[in-house]
Amino acid sequence: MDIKASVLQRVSEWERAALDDECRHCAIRSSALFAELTDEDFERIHRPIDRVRLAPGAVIFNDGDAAEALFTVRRGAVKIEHVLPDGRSRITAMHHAGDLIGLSGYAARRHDARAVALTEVELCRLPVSLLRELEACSPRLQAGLEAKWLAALREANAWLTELSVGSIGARVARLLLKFPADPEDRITVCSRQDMGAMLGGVALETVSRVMSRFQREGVLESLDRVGRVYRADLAALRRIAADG
Amino acid sequence: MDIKASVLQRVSEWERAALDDECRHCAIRSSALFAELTDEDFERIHRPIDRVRLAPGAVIFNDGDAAEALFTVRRGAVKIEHVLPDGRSRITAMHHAGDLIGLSGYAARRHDARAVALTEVELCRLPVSLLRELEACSPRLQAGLEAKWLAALREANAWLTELSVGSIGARVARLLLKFPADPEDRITVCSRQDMGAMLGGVALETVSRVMSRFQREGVLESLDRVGRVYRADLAALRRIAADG
DNA sequence: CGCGGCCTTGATCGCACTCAATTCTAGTGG
DNA sequence: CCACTAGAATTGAGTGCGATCAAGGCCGCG
Repeated sequence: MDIKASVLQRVSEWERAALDDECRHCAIRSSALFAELTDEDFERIHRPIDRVRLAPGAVIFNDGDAAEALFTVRRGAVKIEHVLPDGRSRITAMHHAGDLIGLSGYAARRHDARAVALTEVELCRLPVSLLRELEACSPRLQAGLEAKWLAALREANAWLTELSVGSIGARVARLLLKFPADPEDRITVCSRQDMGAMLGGVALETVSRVMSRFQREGVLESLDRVGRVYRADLAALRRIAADG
Repeated sequence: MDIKASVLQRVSEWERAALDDECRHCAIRSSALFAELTDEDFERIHRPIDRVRLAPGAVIFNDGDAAEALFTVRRGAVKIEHVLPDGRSRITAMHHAGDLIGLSGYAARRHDARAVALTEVELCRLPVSLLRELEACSPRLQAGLEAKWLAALREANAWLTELSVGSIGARVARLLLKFPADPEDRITVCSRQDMGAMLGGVALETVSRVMSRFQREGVLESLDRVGRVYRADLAALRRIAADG
């Protein structure tokens, strides 16, 4: 708890005032939960939406925490991890700009997984009480939530089918394609250990070997000296992802 | 389409008439979608809910089918399978009495997976149009649908964490615990091939070997001669499932 | 009785885990 | 500015687990 309080850095007051109206004109609104809301709906949001900025490694919520709020990712990447009784953990989802996190805590009253910032992250904090109010009187938000449920379920099934079966090479390729690429085909990945946890109990050395092989084969080109940023041959990755 | 039509055996007319009122007093209603509906809500269901009975192997819906209806499982078991581009397939869920299937097709307009009967099954057919009508004016059904979304997401995450990591022994034990056991600890499993697909690309021979080992160790006792029905030492299975 | 499907069991092989050593970077403090 | 440290990635060697190939058995069915 202390850890969370110390890490959550609320933006300053003057910045919050500006945000009040910004929600309407948010850059990621088209993909976020409030996509279809009308001006009438926005009238009902009296208080400004809190925006929080977190450092890499910060815990957004823990398994078992009371779900007081959901979060929309504005910038950066977030991992969702489930911890098994024996201590091993599996990462079951990764979220980027526009994604909603904590949805299962909205239906249950508690979160059922841990959310951790993978990079520096900026989030919008959506109190559950506010969402419940809005949902009761806005069919647009109902539709938005339904779409988010669908997206969450689709994503979970995609991880089951794409990241858990086939050769390690194909699975790593599919994982790499899940990191958002910029217009110049650059991708920023996470630690080898986290990549292994995303693939389901794969050793970090195995991931490292595959990444090295991809570089030898010209599929990846390292752009930094710590193995986190690459230029990717996306067509080649898709080919590798398809067979295996 | 022809296949489905030939396999779907609608119950006879007199039986349907009886079902009209039976929905209110359904044995599995407490766990099914209509759990919290009031008499007032039921008034809105003018037509009787179709009940269908299918043979093992029957396809309930296919990936890509227009989602005209969802189904509640009354009896038996159903598998949900996603097919990969290379032909391999992974089973991403298994449903039993009380479960709702096809939910993601309710939000999208098409089903995104294939549903196949594992045993002889009995289903209630819930037309999407009916659900949409009810959802618009019954907050109870909204809550019910939300609960079903949550259950589907939880289940998907459980498969990711429990069935995809750890030793084969532990994973098979966790899978066996997912089959419903009767009061005398008897479980009925599916084919070795399907069990392998549930565990994520595991060879059927490997599953067979683990099942044989469990019998040698006294964890399972075969009750038929085709390897489908067993008496299980559930405590031992839970122990094996925990460490691995 | 023969046939096909499914389960079982055996033998072999290769991929990925494990243990271990090395390199590189970023951060810290003298 | 440089030595030192901690964390992460890389690379190597050896091993074991599970995939693959193959053969045989059991059951239900025509």
